Amino acid sequence: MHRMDHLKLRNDDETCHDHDGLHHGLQGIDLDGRSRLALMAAAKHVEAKQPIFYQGDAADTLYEVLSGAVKLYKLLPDGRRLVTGFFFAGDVIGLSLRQTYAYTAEAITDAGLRPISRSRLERVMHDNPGMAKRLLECASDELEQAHEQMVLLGRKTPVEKVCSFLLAIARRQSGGHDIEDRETAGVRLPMPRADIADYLGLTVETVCRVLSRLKREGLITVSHARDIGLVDMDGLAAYADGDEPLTAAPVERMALAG
Amino acid sequence: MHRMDHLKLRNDDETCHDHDGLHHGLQGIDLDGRSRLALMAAAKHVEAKQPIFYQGDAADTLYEVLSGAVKLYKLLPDGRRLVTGFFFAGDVIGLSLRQTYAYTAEAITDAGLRPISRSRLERVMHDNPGMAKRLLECASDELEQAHEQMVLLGRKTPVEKVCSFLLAIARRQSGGHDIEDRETAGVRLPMPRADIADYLGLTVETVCRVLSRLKREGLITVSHARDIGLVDMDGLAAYADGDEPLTAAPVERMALAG
DNA sequence: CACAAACGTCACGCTTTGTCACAAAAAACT
DNA sequence: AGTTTTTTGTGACAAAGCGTGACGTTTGTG
Repeated sequence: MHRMDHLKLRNDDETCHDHDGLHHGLQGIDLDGRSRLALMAAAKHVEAKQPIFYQGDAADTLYEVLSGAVKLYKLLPDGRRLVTGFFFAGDVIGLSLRQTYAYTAEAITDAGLRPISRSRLERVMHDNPGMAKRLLECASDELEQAHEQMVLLGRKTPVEKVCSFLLAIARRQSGGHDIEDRETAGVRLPMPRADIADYLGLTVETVCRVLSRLKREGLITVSHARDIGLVDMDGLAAYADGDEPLTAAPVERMALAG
Repeated sequence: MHRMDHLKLRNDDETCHDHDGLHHGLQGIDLDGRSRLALMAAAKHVEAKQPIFYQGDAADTLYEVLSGAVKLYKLLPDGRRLVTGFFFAGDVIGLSLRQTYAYTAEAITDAGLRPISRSRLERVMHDNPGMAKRLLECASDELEQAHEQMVLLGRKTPVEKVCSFLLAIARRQSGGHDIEDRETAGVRLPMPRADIADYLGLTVETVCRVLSRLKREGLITVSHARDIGLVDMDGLAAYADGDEPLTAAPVERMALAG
């Protein structure tokens, strides 16, 4: 389903053994015409900030994202929110064998979606072992994403979180391959700071502060708040996984601070 | 920095909705004798604290946990650790379509494991649509589990985390059904505090402090550190999801404490 | 039985991050 | 254009939770 959103780990070539490399959507599976037809449905359009489905709704449909950006989130009774992922063209959302969705899906920008009936999908799955396997691959990928995000949420510092996020988005937007240019890579963030904060387990203020700091330190440039230039990819990468090139000089920091 | 991924499956709590009830292990799937045989293998025994496989190892085998307790964890370069899950009898670990494990698996107590060759599993999967679907269900369950844990890690307070954890373990140990007795339910924690801390994104001290507090407030009893009595399930549940019945009365606490 | 080695708990500063408050900038609307 | 609303950015402040270190307890072992 998706290798969507979030922290996308590098896609080592070797990992693509039996998959066919990047699997976007559910296309490209060897289905007979009948099965293929059964899955087709008219594309649906959702406007920015509009819900696609709510947590608790009957989970009878999957959606393949054709264009735009979508976010998934869960709410706590008192309103606290955690965004579980961001999804873009080629991703599939709503894959679940449960009866109801465990989260709410909402369009960030205007988005095109292709609905896929779950009951039909299950029928197709029964006839095509390949389909079931593909879905399993997708779920597997998503699970790894989730685990990586758990590490981020549970053990990373705000700076590490933000850097990881920027790199993951950059990777996602560059199509999954490693970023070629060592030069500045531009990243477009379709979502507001609040969503980023809820995705990283931080407050909006902290996200802003970290971004300001990264800008100040020359790792990124920020033109329009949602257009970020990744100037020093290596520096960001170093930050993202815990090596702290800058925090590594606490003495200077204290000297300056004090 | 690349983890690969995987899926482990686990059947926790109320996960079993539209599925065929609790799915323990991979037994109970309608397989022909040949397929079933292909999956059989001699049970393996692993001693407490011994690794089952390491992050990065070739992921060629799944393991069904027959007895004991197992933990999975991921490490950051600097040693920070996040435990992604605890697994008990009936759970399956190492399910992944990737080539290498994305985390390390380690026995907490002595554990019995049934290895399942992945290549064989894939072959069986190809012949039995049911098997693929079952695995997909497992992955799906696990994914939901992961999402829930993401909420916990990203948005819950230490108290909420610990209470959620205690309740989840209790649910798991009581077989997945809701706990009947409104009376004290005993929970056995096979893992040390450090594992709990790394599972909840806290430090050992914080876990201890919270447990002490819960004990002081009469919500739990602690006899042998790893044997916890859940005295007030409702209170714990209230805590677990954000309502803070006690923090709401900080005055009394102080009075009692002082 | 005594010792060692984990493991668990507690107390004390202190850094970090969330909270609150407000300004600036964009975007949306008339 | 002008006005309102949303989003974003900063600063001051304080509390939550962490790190450290000491101590008590259990477990395992000779």
